Amino acid sequence: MSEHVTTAPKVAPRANSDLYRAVSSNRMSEAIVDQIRGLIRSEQLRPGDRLPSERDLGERMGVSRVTIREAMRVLEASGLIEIKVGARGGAVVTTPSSTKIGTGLADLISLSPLTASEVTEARQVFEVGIIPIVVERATDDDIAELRNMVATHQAALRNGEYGMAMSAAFHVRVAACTHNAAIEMLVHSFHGPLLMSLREAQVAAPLMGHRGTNEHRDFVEAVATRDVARAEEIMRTHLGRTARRVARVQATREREAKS
Amino acid sequence: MSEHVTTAPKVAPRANSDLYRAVSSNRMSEAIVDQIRGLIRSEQLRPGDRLPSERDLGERMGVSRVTIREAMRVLEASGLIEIKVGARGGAVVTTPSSTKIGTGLADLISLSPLTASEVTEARQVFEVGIIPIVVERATDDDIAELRNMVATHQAALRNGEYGMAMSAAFHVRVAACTHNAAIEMLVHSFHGPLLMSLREAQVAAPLMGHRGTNEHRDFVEAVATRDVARAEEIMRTHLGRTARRVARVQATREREAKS
DNA sequence: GTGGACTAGTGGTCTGATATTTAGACTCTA
DNA sequence: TAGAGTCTAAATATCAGACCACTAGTCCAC
Repeated sequence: MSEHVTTAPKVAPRANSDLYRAVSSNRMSEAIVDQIRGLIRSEQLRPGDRLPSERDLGERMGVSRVTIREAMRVLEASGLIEIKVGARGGAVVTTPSSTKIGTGLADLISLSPLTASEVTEARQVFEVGIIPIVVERATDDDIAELRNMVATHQAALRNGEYGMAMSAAFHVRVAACTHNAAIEMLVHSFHGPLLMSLREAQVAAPLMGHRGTNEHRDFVEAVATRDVARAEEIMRTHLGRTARRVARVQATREREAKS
Repeated sequence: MSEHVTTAPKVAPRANSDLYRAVSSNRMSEAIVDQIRGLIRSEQLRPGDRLPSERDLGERMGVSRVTIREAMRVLEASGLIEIKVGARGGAVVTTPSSTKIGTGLADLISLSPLTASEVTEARQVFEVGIIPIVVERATDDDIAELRNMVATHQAALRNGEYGMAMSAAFHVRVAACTHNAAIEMLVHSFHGPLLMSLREAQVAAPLMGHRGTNEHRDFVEAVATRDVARAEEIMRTHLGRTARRVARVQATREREAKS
């Protein structure tokens, strides 16, 4: 709570205090991680570049191989490099992709103490908020693909193959209509942990399939006619139902957990 | 692009294909990471619990200490454990905090191939979108603290101490008024990479300080009077100006890069 | 009481070795 | 000559055992 800038107005400006993350940690390996991360961030190392071998790095930096290895583990865990074994193997700087970042983000979220309701609400805000942009920027190709998607999903629904994943794919595709990678990535990552928390909910509400896909269809048509208000309205009720379902499942779980 | 479900409608549903992340990597250390991560996820290890010492773990799992250490590095890097040295030190499962996750998330974003404009637009959508929730749920305490914050910032401005960090703190505090950890976390993480890309922009437009803090003040009053429309309007223009500034800086940079 | 030395436990690092994997060169045969 | 098989070198993965630095307690002398 006492983390806000305002709580200590008179002292020297602590303003950007959280820019400097705990530097302590006089760990060699950490210093190496920072150094290499800096090289990547400043683009002196570019995606696809190979790092020297562990032995080589160790010699150059004056540390043992073990230390280098620990640094490599950290860099690998944060998705900055990939490591292959064998001849011509070694660490290469990864080509960052939004989907990769999205999954990393989803990992973080799924391990977080957030409740499903909270994530759902955030998702609602965001997915409804982007609709003006979606309507404005959706190309004919975008709309064609969305229509195609809806048709496929409705067919799948009749075969009993419609699932949360398809619904998620639809929402991500809608986000892609903004042609903004950041937005697409965020929506994408929302649907990772949500899938997990909704898997059971689907069983409890199988009707959602029909209503859901119909709403998807109506939504696409609203976008096609550039009707922002209608598109927003549809999406709002669509997501609202999801939110209620999540809340219900969550409540049930908590009741069970208590007993 | 060919990653959407619809592109391969007839084959067996690859739908949830990205739920199973590349399992390969027959690395001992990776197996250990998975095991411990599983223990944490299934709550057999709870925040605050201490893991056995490295030597101990090594014995129990039949691997050497180096291997354990690499696993620890990975777990530490993904924010699951914290490691202290010295007597009674060791690895403890971290109490996950949204701010910690937020910074991790910000790290991810800042290393991503997203442009500042994209992130800014996403931020705009989100921060404007939450306003109805903010207005609805802001408590008297919330509003009092926001007012206090604005006063402090205006004082700082007069002393020439007002910076991006303070502005960021304000926006995060506004998000906190939703009393939704997911939303607060997202906004918080938005302001990490944005700070970096805006540092220069501030120099170019020093006037922003006065207008910015005045808008902050007006915004708080709009929330206090539960005037959603006005609050949205203020925030929209406030963020719109930021967006334009980011775009301008970005354009300048690209022009420089070309020469 | 209180400050300071002592101690045991823990992570951090080093050394030097073996095992395993893999790309590429090389060889042998049909 | 083409293709299959083999060999080799380079790289990571892992091990075992050692030593250092740090830290929370404990205990003792003043």
